[in-house]
Amino acid sequence: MPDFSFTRQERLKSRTLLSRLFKEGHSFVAYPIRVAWLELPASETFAPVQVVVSAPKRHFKTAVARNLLKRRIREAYRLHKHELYEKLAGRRVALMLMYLGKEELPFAEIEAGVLKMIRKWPEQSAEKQNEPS
RNA sequence: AACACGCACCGCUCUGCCGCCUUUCGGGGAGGAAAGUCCGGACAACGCAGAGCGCCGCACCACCUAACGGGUGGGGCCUGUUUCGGGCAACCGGGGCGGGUACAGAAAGGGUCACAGAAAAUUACCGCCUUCGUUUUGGCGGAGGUAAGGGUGAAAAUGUGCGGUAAGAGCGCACAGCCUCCCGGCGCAAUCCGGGACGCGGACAAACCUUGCGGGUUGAAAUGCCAUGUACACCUCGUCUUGCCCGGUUCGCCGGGCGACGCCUGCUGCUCGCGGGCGACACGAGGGGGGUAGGCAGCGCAAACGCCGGUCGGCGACGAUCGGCGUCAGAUAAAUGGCAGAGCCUCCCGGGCAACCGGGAGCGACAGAAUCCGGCUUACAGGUGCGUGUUUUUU
RNA sequence: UGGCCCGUGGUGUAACGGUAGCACAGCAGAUUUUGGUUCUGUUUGUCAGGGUUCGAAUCCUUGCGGGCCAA
Repeated sequence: MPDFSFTRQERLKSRTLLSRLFKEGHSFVAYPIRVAWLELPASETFAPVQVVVSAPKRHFKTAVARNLLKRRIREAYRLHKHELYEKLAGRRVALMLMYLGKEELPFAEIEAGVLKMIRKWPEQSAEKQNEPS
């Protein structure tokens, strides 16, 4: 039975880390989600991945709609994060999941987006791994 | 029964699995609007000798409330409808049932009132009247009086009648209307009713203003503490005085106190006024720059509040009291969710006299706490109760 | 969270409470072989609702939208 919990240590809260993620991070799209990530040294974090989710006010004017989408993304991530952990093989990452769609999509489609993100991950991190540090 | 309106209330439920926040480890975990941020308070920091000016808000009366621009009751004004009375009619007056109302002062002062109109507030264009001059008896010109009549306009100098007059005029009188004041009566009061006196004054204060009342400023990114970290680096401005007293003295002066002068600064809008600091190689004030972007308290447990029921007072908002129950979210890139199933609701289709049955559709309205309360405003699928009105059916 | 400010054609901007202008753009026509330039004509607007007023872009109020400032 994989660990489905989602504790406070797994959330990205530091404002400094967030601005570094925006400035230095890599990104790709796994519709309906835009993914931004940044590899971190192990000393800076406790959890393998610190994640933050976001839904833009531009397309969803009420707080209710934004909260709902963020909850669905977070839920999909919670249920499949162990698959991402396997791909990472011990490295630490700061991760941002931004909702990209223009209307509210049901949970099943958002879950598919998260799975796509995990599928697309190895190529990106393999490249990174081959680079001499 | 259906529909419409008004008021009040509710505003999906349950089970399983996987999760989240909080916790005293038992448990607890979004709303009627949590929203808009339109008002009022609590709370906090700073300020507070005093006076004047300014600024902002409120504005019929009484009451409720911690307070309010909120609420309740009452009054005035405007308005719809109906009925009764008067009238040829237009319309006027009384009553019933509603609806609206930011409703102090225009008789303190200035200001504005487009176009039209003679005139928009000490009004003479036409007209009317008196008189003078001139002339060809019509007429023309001058001086003056006059607001009864006249087109206009949103608004025209209170209306009708009689008297009066050269013609007229509230110029006088009668009745009516309005304003201010006084007296009497119901009422706490606004106000209403009756009587009397002075008077006749267009509108606009949701433009300036006046009067009365209230308001210190800033707001949880307030504020206090801990940790981390950095730069008395930079710029601008000011100050190099002076009288008296005391002490010391190498007789040059030095130190201290009080005052004057100058500068800076505070009294968070300004002035007076009052206070604080400094006066020389350092000090003061201001600007600007750098660092931190973490945590704790504030933060929801109290002589308090809420809910339910009863009693009492009040027309009512509400208050007093008794009993029972409860402690009711505290996150911080920000918890309160996801999936599955069942029920409920609404709509559509089919069947049935009907209750209802079967199938399908609806990510099930508006919407997410951010210091906390009391209001206001705005959004809202559907449902429940009460009241009123209309229509149909039955008795 | 708290406070402050602003909404006028497609764009930028005017208008003591009294007929909503101006410039550019758009459209049509003229000039030109054509296009441009130039000239003439013309369409489109006071963010929305309510109130005060004879009359509202202007005053008041409620909502909507946008912007700014604060450890």
